[in-house]
Amino acid sequence: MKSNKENLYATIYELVRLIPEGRVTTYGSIAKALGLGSGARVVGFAMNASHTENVPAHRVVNRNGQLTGKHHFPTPTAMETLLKAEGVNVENDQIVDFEKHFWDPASLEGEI
DNA sequence: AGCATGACGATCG
DNA sequence: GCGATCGCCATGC
Repeated sequence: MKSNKENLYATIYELVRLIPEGRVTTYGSIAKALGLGSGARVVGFAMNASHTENVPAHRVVNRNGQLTGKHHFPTPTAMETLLKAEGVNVENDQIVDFEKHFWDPASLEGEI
């Protein structure tokens, strides 16, 4: 393992940046992958601060596949637009076939 | 330094 | 099955 709790936000940013195009993940999965367990809120808060970094926060949704953070984007439609542009279909603020597009960050937990 | 909140999640009731 | 509450870590006041 490398830097975990020293730069928690930085780790979150890196992890989110590693999300492949057309894939999405959840706050809780990221939190768990980083060892936060149920600290999903921290991930969400990190996303709020991630606007200063080139972090594809639109690929991160809640565990229901719902675009809960779309309101925090420059425009409420930016999130679904970006997702659709990457091949992820979004309907009613929710990702269609979410589990199909789901990407488990734990797959890279040893690569970070 | 302590209280309140937040783009969530899980469990208890 | 749905509603309410606690937990998690960090930031803001």
